[in-house]
Amino acid sequence: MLEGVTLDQLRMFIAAAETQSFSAAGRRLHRAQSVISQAIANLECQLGVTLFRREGRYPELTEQGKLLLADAQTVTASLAALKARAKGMAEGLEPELSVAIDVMFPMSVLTRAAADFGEHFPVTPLRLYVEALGGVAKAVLEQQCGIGIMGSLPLSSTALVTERLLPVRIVFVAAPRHSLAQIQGGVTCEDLAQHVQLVLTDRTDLSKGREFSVMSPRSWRLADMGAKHAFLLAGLGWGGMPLEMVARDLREGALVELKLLDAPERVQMAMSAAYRADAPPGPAGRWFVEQLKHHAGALEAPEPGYITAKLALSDT
Amino acid sequence: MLEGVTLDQLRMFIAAAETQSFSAAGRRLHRAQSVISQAIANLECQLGVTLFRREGRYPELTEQGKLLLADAQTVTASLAALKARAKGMAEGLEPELSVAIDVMFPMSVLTRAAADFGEHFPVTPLRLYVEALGGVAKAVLEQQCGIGIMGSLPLSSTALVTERLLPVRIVFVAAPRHSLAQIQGGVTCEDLAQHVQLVLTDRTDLSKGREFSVMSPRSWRLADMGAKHAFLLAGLGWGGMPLEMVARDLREGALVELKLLDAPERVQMAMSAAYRADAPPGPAGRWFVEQLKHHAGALEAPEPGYITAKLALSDT
DNA sequence: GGATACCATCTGTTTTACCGATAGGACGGC
DNA sequence: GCCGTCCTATCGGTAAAACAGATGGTATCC
Repeated sequence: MLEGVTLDQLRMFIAAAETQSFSAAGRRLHRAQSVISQAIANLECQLGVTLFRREGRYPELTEQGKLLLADAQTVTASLAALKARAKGMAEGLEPELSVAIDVMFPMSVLTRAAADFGEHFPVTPLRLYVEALGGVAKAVLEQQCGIGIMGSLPLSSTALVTERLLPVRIVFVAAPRHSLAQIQGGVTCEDLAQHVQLVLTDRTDLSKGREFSVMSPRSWRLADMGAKHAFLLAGLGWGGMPLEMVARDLREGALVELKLLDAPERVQMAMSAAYRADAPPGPAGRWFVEQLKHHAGALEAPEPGYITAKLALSDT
Repeated sequence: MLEGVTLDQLRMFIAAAETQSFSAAGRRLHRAQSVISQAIANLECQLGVTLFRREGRYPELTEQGKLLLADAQTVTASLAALKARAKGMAEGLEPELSVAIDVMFPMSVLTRAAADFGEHFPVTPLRLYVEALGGVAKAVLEQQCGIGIMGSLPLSSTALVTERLLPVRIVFVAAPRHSLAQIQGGVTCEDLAQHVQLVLTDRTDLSKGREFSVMSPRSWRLADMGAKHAFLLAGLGWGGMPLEMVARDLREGALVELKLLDAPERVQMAMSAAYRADAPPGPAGRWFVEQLKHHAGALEAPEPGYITAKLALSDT
């Protein structure tokens, strides 16, 4: 039936686009080359759009094909999420929930979701691991944690399913007595390069090249957010921080926000929940992710103020 | 093939869930009842989850079925968006672009997108109609405008495809000399009910029951946002307004925000781009919607201040 | 109790997906 | 320029899936 666009068709389209070859797409998907050729032709007929230009040996995506490729990836991703959710349900409640959290994730959202989780799943132990950068993805990929809460990774990984939670505002700050804070009217790249940039890092390979914009040749790398925070307060350098984390410092004048003349006005990092595609969360993990989304939605901008919630933690 | 979940299957699932009947779903989709029955059974087998409980005459969604229904709707919506985009491409560039805009949509986003549109499509005339509430949907449904920018409608319409743009912050305000503004510590429902609530409305049937929360039996309905704004400034009542629109009044003390004790802290309305499923936008409209998304993304919170941009308007 | 409407199952038919074979062409090396 | 290799499009045959109609069993309403 012509209306019966299938996930398989879209998957063949995506594979052909990525390999730039129908034969290679067939090998990747364990299908005959003619299956790919006919599936793409059918899809083009159903959509009324030419997706590939066939003029040489290898097919090339048309402009329209390039635009629709992103849509196809969205559809397959959303169907993969549906299947992942179904799989989680089919496998029953998990014995415990382990979550790795990026240190930049707003604690106010996390604490609310965790408090709700404790009430809703009183017998399911919750384990929270706070990691930096690639440490979160590593924990999920190595199945130490079922769910990771992290920013986007440069590698386009098909092993992980991600669900967007919220953007985190990043502000560039320094201590008020820092030289950069004395400059009127905003600081330039040249100004920044003269001073030490405090950069958060970790020890995994996954975040190589992923450290926040390193704008100064003089940079100190710190593997602990608390340490970076302390260095900033001590006036030892400048750097980018999640707004929520330094909102109180900004309000009390312990830190000041630097106005960067050569950078976009607003910098933010999208935070997502991620899990392995072949090990989707069970009902408890599913519920927790939805709770994070719920509280993230209620938090339009990172709100200042320190919020305390008793975590439903337990050890084996 | 078991992996071959199709849009048709999901559409049958959705139709069965909405009608609560396999027979009715078959009638709606012009299919035999047995086709629906087998398709649902196949889908349940593929997902490993029971979607319907069959104990009486009519099937009932299970809890898992209810959760997965939303996912199925997401998948079909994203595939519908893909098809709509493809259809727009197949039909070539449109001669002009008519857009109906909800009055609550932030002008700063609209003006930036319109300015960019004028540069990118210099020969395509742009027509902008500012409407309230149901007026936008009506213009799109009756094909007076190809695209509508509006808040969500209560009716779940399959005739319209929607793409989310941004949330609009709503604040409850009154003039500083209004009695409500004198109350210390926040106002209660009882307080509100004592005073006139100014409510934006329009003349279509589509927004019946859709007016913003009417919390006072004493309410004045105004079909023009400018008039409502003026009434608020004049101290004639209280009401909800988009934050961006009254940010300057709040800053200058012409209006004050009311702290409602019995309402959620943050009220916002999701604004979306909408178009008829059977008349998707062409490349120009497609581009404009993406531009709105782009500028909406750059606007994390409705920003105060009046921004001027010369609209690329032209008349026939 | 009878009429009506529903769902699940079965059977036969139709349609689609798939694979292997093949023709034609692009491309690189000699 | 020729040859070998690899690609895509097409074709024919087969297998699998979708579909509709018939039927049985059951629930519901009057």
